Amino acid sequence: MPTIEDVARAAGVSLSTVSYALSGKRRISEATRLRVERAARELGYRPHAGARALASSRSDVIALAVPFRPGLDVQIVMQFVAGVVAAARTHGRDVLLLTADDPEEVARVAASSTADAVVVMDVASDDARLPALRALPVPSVLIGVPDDTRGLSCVDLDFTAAGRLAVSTLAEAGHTTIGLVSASATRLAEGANYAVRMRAGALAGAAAHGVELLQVPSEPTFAGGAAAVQEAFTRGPRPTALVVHNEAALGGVVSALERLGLRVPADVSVVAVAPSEIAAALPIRLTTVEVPGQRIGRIAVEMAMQRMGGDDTAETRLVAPALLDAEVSVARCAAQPA
Amino acid sequence: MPTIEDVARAAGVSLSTVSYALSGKRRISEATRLRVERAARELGYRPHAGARALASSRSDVIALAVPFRPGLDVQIVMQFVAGVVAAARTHGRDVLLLTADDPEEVARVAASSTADAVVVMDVASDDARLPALRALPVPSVLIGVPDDTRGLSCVDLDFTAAGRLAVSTLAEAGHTTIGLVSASATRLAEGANYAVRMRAGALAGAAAHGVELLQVPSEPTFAGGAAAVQEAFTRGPRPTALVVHNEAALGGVVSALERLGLRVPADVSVVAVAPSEIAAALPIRLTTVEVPGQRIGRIAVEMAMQRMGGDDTAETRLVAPALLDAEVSVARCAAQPA
DNA sequence: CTTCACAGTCGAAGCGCTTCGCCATCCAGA
DNA sequence: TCTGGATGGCGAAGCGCTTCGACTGTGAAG
Repeated sequence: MPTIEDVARAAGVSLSTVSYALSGKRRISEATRLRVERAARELGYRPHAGARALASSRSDVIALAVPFRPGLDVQIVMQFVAGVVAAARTHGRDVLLLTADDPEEVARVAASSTADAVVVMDVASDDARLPALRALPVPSVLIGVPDDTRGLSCVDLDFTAAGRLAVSTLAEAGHTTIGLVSASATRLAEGANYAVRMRAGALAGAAAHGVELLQVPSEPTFAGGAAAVQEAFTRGPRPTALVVHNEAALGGVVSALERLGLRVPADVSVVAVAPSEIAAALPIRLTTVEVPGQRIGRIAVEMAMQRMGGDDTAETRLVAPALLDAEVSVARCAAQPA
Repeated sequence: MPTIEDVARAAGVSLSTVSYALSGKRRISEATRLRVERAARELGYRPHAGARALASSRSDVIALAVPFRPGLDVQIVMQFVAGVVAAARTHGRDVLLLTADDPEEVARVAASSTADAVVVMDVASDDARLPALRALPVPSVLIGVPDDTRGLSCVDLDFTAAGRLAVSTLAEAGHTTIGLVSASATRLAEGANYAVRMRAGALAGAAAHGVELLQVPSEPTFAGGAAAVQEAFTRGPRPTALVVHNEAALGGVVSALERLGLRVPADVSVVAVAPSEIAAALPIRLTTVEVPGQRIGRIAVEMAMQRMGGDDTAETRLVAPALLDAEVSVARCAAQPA
């Protein structure tokens, strides 16, 4: 492998000149710079990442901690990952993937200068990793908002607003009894804060519009979604609309509605809260409150870059929800009978 | 951050002794070693990754190239990724995630000593990245088997055997007309070699048993699977069994069968070729030829480790397929009418 | 009592890069 | 002609680690 010295020799300049010419950190005459660049190109020179990291104390690597827990929704996670990697590359950073659900791993890559920032996914309200993250010698950005955000940078969809938006959309179309197919009771209890916040927003929206909200937790599976529909339409007051915030159950919900002979939106209105890609893969098109995974991943990286740049004010950013395909699966039904 | 020098001072030994004590590369007396380890622990010492990489010319990082192409089956990919990351960690390696479908990226991390091995996923028969991979200054392992494997290490499920196994299982249960719900025609044409090999195996199995194989390509979506079922059961000879090698369409297939009033396995037998996790998430249990993503990912890392260890013989490993839940969704029907 | 092997430790030379301070030029202004 | 600020480039000092050769003391062998 050619080193910077080979380039210097080929270009007839000193080591430091090559470094400055390639990094642009000092003025180098046009002519010299071109000569250096040409030599580098012809030799196929690539700076040794380790040497550079050692000398500059920056690794240009961002660690991404994605705990591969059972029950994790892979589809969603990949959206975030894709956003993170893409954004990192536009900043010339590589992404190191950590999958162990162990703060020690994150501490290791941070303390060994393997990575100079950390993005942590799937953060729970009361996440066990929080103390470790606060103690990190490098900036971190959490995707998800824990209860106590002191000293931590966080970003997520504004799920509260998303819940409110979903319910409002339906309420304004005239629905008065709305079912919320949410995460499983277990997940809710575990403090999966997105689910909790979503529910709070939905409840607030229901209260504001004076409509009834039926909570129907669902397992994150096809069968779970089907069972949730079964439950929603056979027990207690019958909803005329559904908000589904459970990507893995979405397919089951749609399929079960069809099996019950319920047409969307004629017989029942449905609003999905999901990444648009997942909604698009369904057999029917649904009105969707988008969970913009890629965008959030991208923002997480931007926030990390900012903090690497010296701005050490922790900040929580909540991305405003947007409605896709509005009206596609939401029917007006002001006079709908119970 | 404490350096090796701090540890040496705290333990009252020289720099090199610390290095040897912690790495075990030379004999160090028990007493000294314990003293060093204690000092390191108490100081919270972590070797600087860059410095180590520079001095030892090993980064202890494995690059994983996963082209995030549209239409990629995220579920499957994650299986492989999980296997790669887990195996890498057991070898003390971290994983750098590359998602650009560009050999330049791989070349960059290899040439800059950012990674000292590369695992490349989703390799096509005639993959454009092949020349670049052959020219890499570090070992590479491909997941997937291109047409020309010269000089390349490859690993994958033995899809030919898998196809044969799926068809044989059904043929031996008495089926004589079998539908193969495969990847889309586009994918097949693109040279998605797993699909091609699978089909070849299935055809071979059909020929060997003297049964008829109906090919039904399907888009990798729920709707695609449903459409494929529709096509299989309304056009031409009616199959009594289905082999489904299209994970994303699997849900649609099952749902469509149900809608047509076809019971599994009473009316139609079904064998899925899919990761067990995906099969398990379906509303019904299916006989499954497992695509052991995690295992293959793990093997890829083992192969990379081996080549890093100096063994530079390229090798192609095909993992034998296994049948899960045999008989669950395959009915005997030797006397089934056409 | 020397000699020798060997276990255990140390010193120092890099690994390839960044970056700081400094030195030449060169030209404008006095 | 001299001064002084740009401008462009150079030299050298590290960054923190690994690793090679060499050194020391110890006990066994001669």
